Amino acid sequence: MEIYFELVSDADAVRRACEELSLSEFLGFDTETTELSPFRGDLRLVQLSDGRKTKVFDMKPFRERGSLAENESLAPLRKLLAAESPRKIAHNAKFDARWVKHNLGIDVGGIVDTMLASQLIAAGDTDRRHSLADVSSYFLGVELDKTQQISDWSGELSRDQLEYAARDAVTMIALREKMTERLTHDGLVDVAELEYECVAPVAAMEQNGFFLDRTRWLNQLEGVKISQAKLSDELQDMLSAGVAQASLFGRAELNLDSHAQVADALRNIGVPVSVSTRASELLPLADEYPAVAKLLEYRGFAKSLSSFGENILEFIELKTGRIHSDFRQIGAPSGRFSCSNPNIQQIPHTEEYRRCFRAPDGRKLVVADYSQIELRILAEFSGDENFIRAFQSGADFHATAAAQVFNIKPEDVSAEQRTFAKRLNFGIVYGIGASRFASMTGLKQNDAENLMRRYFATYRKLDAWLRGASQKVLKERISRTASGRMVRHRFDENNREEIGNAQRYAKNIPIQGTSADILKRALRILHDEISQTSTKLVNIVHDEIIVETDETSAPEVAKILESSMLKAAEKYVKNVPVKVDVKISDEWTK
DNA sequence: TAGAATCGCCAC
DNA sequence: AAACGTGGCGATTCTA
Repeated sequence: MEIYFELVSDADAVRRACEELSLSEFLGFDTETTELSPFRGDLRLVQLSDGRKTKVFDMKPFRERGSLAENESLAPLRKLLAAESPRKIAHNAKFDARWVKHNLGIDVGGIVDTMLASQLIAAGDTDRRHSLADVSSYFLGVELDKTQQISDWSGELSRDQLEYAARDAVTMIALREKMTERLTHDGLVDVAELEYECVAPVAAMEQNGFFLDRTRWLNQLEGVKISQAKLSDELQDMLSAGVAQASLFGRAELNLDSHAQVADALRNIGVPVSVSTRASELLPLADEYPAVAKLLEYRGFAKSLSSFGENILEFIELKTGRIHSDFRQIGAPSGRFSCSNPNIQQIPHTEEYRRCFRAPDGRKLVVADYSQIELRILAEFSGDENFIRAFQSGADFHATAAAQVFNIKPEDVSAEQRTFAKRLNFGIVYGIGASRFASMTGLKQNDAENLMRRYFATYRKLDAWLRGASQKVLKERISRTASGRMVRHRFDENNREEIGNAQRYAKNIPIQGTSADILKRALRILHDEISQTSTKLVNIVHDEIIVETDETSAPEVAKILESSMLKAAEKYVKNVPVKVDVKISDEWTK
């Protein structure tokens, strides 16, 4: 297929091209770059197409005259890209938005993202692929040749390369039309808009990065290494009695990281270990067997060294001195983000680690998180008056719940009763069963069952909602969040295990997913407040937002962050008070 | 021997 | 071990 396009490479052509395109409602949008990271290479091409007219803007001649962000000749392009209208349709728009932000200094406005749309339509089906080639094939029946994608975009460009670049932008127009039909049919228009609006904040966050203090991290690691070496030594001694080939030359070394070897050694010294050596299994044995306690202690340090060791320092970008993780906007079917390279959503909560992520000199972090947001969502969905009342009191939620469940005064709640209530409060969101609840609390199965009955008798509507969710899924085979996000459940109706799984997902997905909806809305509201300032979004962790700002504006930013998060929740949580805890800090600590 | 599978554990 | 949900990731062990 012949592709018609205009190559735009001087000031006059930029002005004319942007004028021609500016009245369209939608523009296909794509970029070609010499590397994958904006910190490594150059933005070479920017392609825009209204489906008939396609313009390929070559950045190279402009770059020769300095910064693209300040180049007057590119002002019309910057304006067109930044505007909310025309809307810019891109596949994985975060990628293009990052490059444009880094090179042209602007946030792309009015994003439509066909990759996110594809993920929403797939509704959690992990068999579906979401590359542009896959999506084009699935929705348009058009097979795209992507061989030019990894070609050299730095030098003289071939006709083939330019046509490839133009073609992807053209494709977006038909793709959006087709996918919008499907989004409409599936009731996904609102959630799609929510996702599209979230792209610019996420692109900005990745570009901003999070400052990690290398020296602090290394100092912290030194301590861990010493502890680990000591524990390793002691544990080897304790287990050596259980190693068959312990020799005359002292104890035999066993691999403490090998579950099989450790389980063997433990059995040989008389510890009744089952197949698994996981912590939850070993914990009850720790009191009786010192070697088990030692092993658990060792594991803690070993985990720290492997998962949170020096390797994370390799992710510090030399150009910025900061960590720029990859955030996947629809990382889970529930709509939650996932994070990788490195995953800074799983940094241990302890102060030693968290304090290494800090504000650079003269700056502050503002750390805000939703308090018990998932339980509040459950309260909203179920409309349970008692559960809602526990939030309205504003007091310690778990203690209040314990008072309700045990029918006693709040001041009479024992620590143990509070723990029971807390465990149940968290567990029910995941569809916990009595046996699991029993094992985690040490209660007998019978007592656990009775306590759960008592809990659900206290919160009858909550019980009804959960039962409703697990009934409904059998017929509908989907779950939805408050934004309309959909997750399809696949199960064989003759398979009890699969049915059980689906029923637990059905309880959890609407709650976890609505929490994700709220966070995404908050990101957009916040972005609109701060994008023109020096305040930077630096990390998010499911119900928490971390922002970096100038010391002098921190109190004001704290207010903006809190109000953005509250406003975001208002749309979906109307009958239950929502609480956001905000803290201004030098470090990522709460 | 490289990649897959498994186990285990960090976050929310 | 799991009838407690969502991820990413590292070390060991299995497998083609």
